[in-house]
Amino acid sequence: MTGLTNAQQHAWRELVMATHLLDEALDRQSQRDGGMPHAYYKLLVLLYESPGHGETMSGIASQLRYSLSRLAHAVTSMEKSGWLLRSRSTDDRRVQTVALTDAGVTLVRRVSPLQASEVRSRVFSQLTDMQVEQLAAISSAIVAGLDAGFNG
Amino acid sequence: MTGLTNAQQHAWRELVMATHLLDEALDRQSQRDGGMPHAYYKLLVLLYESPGHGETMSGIASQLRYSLSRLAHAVTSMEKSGWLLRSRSTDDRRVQTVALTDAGVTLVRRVSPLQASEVRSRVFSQLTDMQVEQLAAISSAIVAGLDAGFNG
DNA sequence: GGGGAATACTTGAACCCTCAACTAAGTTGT
DNA sequence: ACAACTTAGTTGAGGGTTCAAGTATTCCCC
Repeated sequence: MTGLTNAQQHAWRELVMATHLLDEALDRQSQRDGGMPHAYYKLLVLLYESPGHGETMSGIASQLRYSLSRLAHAVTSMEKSGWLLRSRSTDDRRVQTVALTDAGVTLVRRVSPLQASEVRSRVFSQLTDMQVEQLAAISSAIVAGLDAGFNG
Repeated sequence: MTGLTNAQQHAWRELVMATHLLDEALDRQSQRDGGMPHAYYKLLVLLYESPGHGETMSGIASQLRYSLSRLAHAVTSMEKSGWLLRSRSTDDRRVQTVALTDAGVTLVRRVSPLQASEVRSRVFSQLTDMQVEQLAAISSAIVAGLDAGFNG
């Protein structure tokens, strides 16, 4: 039995459209406010929030669910832009540690309130407090269903 | 006041991760089962469901919320692959009508049960019936908040 | 009915992501 | 201690999306 119920089909179409529009909106805003795609901005935020503003490539990849390849390209590009720096670990010389530069820290501090404000006005203003709770639970469940094979 | 409440911040992070994983899963599955990105597959489904299996470029773009540029590239690529055909309208010669080929119809009929089955097992199996209703309502609200400026 | 604006789409370049293949460094077994 | 394997990350090619600019056709209206 492969079909979806009517209710599921309806929810699915709304979800796919919401996902599509959300992705677009996130990229457009990150591009406008930070000059980069949202995937890059998320990396900056992760580094910003990490103790010492530094993480290894693999650590970043597993937390953000990015492929190492994607991450390597991203880091190369952002290093050229001056937002972060690679440095090779001394005790395991395969490992790269990535850390924000001062410019990167400044960028996150400038952009994050803009992001938050837009998220508030475009997303959360549409939802009741109860729906926010529901959204968190549903999103977690979806992540759980799609994230099999990860344990980071 | 630009900040988010703790509950909103939590919901937001879960939502962004769910969106990311969902996008990836959709693309991977469409690539595996149909040899194309999910955005292309959605276009085939739209055509499949349209009366006469045909739509204009602008009609497609507004229903799927794709830019005309993106759509033109997609249609060019899929026309080369043989899934659909362009044909210029005779009464307004700016307008292109896009229609599925027989191969395109066959492809949709082959792939869509695979998609449905995976959606069921990876997404809806994680959700209660009540959460499915909630998800539909929340997704609609998010679409409404992000979709300002469209009325297709 | 002719010139300007609007509509419908196309194109090319730049950039991002994926996939597959690769390098380099550490680990394991014997 | 050496080969085989695993881990960590990089690289290049190919394809998709965006953005800006361009073409062709129709509409408007004086």
